[in-house]
Amino acid sequence: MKNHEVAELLNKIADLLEIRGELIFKIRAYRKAALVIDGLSEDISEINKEGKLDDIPGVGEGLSKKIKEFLETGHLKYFEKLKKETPVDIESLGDVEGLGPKTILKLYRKLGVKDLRGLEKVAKQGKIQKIAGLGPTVEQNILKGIDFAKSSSKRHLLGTSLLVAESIKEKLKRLKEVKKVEIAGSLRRRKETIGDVDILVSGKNHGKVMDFFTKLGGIDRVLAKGHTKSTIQMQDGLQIDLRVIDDTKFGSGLLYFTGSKQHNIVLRKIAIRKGMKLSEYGVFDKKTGKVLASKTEADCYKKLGLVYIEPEIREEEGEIEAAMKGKLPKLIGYDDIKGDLQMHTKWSDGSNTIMEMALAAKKLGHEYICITDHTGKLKIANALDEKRILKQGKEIDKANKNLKGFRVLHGVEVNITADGKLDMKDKVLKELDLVVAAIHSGLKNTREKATQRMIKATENEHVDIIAHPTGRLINKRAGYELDFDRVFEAAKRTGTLLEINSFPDRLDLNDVHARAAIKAGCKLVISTDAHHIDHLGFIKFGIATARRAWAEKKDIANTKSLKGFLKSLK
DNA sequence: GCCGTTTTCGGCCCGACTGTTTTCAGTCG
Repeated sequence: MKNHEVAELLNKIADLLEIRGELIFKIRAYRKAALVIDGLSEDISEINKEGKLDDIPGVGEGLSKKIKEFLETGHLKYFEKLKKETPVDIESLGDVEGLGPKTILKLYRKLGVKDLRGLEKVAKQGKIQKIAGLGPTVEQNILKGIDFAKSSSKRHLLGTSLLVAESIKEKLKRLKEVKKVEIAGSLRRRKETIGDVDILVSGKNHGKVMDFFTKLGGIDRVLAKGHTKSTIQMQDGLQIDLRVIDDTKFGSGLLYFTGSKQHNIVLRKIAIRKGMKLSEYGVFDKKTGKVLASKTEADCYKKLGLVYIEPEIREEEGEIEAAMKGKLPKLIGYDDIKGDLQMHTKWSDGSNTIMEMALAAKKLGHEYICITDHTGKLKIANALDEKRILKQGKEIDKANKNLKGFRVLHGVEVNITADGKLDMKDKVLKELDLVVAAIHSGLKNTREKATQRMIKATENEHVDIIAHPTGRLINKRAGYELDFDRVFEAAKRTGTLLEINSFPDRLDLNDVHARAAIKAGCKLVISTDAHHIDHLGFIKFGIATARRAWAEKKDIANTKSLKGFLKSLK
């Protein structure tokens, strides 16, 4: 699937156009198309073959020509030309938070900054603060931004790498030489970012499997190719390891390669204590060397005196102790969510209609959804004012009349202002089924200020849910700091639900914070923040995060049926 | 560069916040 690659190409073009001072609407057209394409479930190469590129919303004559050229030749002359004319590594520089095209251009013209290294050099030399319009604070922020960009650049998002891994898994499954295939490693544990992908295979004729693997589409280069292990690097930099193991040892192999390392170390210690030995080849009797278990993971755990532990919580964070005592949580299942509670439609910055979202959600097995378009001051997102909210309500009523066994709730995503108030009148909020509140401005607030804004928002009687509570964007932005103890206390006291946002670059709350919130007695919801029908499937990443947070069904409000859910609101 | 039940050209185009300034430019959503 080249969707992500195409989306990245369009975004890069947008970056280059921006630095050249092109018309903002043209730039936005590129970005909008990129967003839609990234979220498509259908393979864009297939769409191209059918000649239907301009059926994609946001893709017209110009873009479909460019995408076609890129898909069929592997490159795009227009992009090459832009790059040549703009000798700045805008990709890496743009990753620095707070650094936009104007500043990048200024730094290039005045100081010759072309890339991150150059930027760091002039920042450390104190040259940036001497440029008119910039100052010492900007320089400091740039240095901080560089540190962050550096530390987070090498890990890949769960959402994107899981799609790639699953598609490879499906292809391997179809080989007659392959008996079992599983994704292992941190990806199987559903960590929010992963270093590389591990795939485990059992079967015969290893050579043939490896041949197939090292000739997959989208490979940049083959780093290693052997009888039991091969490594490839994909064009987007993602590294994938394939290991072939004996079918009788698949369980112990999977256990070993799933990790985490810490989890495995503790398991091995337990084995030793019990006169056994654990390796990727099985659980053995230390004295006789006899294999005691190896076929399945559950067998191995059982021999060690433990019940099966779900991969998402194998982090040596108390799960082994809990397994010994039989006190493991019954994690929320991937089919347990009954309704998605944050999504956008054409009314604000989404790509689909209310009805389209409803039907897509119904198809996914949901029983209800809540439409939460932007309100108030976020005009760029075509935010709704009072009048349009009322008008939208009528369209939702109409949709509900036509939907059987499914309910569309009417909500909004309001902004929490600098003083913790909301940018929509209480009398409007009162009439809605659900109010989702979020911070979209003042991301550099101090910990105290951000905490106070958050607490005040939970205290508003109309606010049901706080969305993406920390505002972080994985690999891009750290988010504002919060005093979580106080925020969780306020959420619990006021009965405000906290969101786990399922968008692959958000996953906010993250696993650690979500677990702390549950411990503090808060109730959570899992929502997608979908801006397109294809984004509704992101819910699995939010559920994965909840599972990593040891969440049970009862901790997540939208596992309830509609009636129960509405009753649980304040 | 996209889009269209008023349209095939002209609209899309906000506002908070920050850090720089002393009235504003750049960034972000």
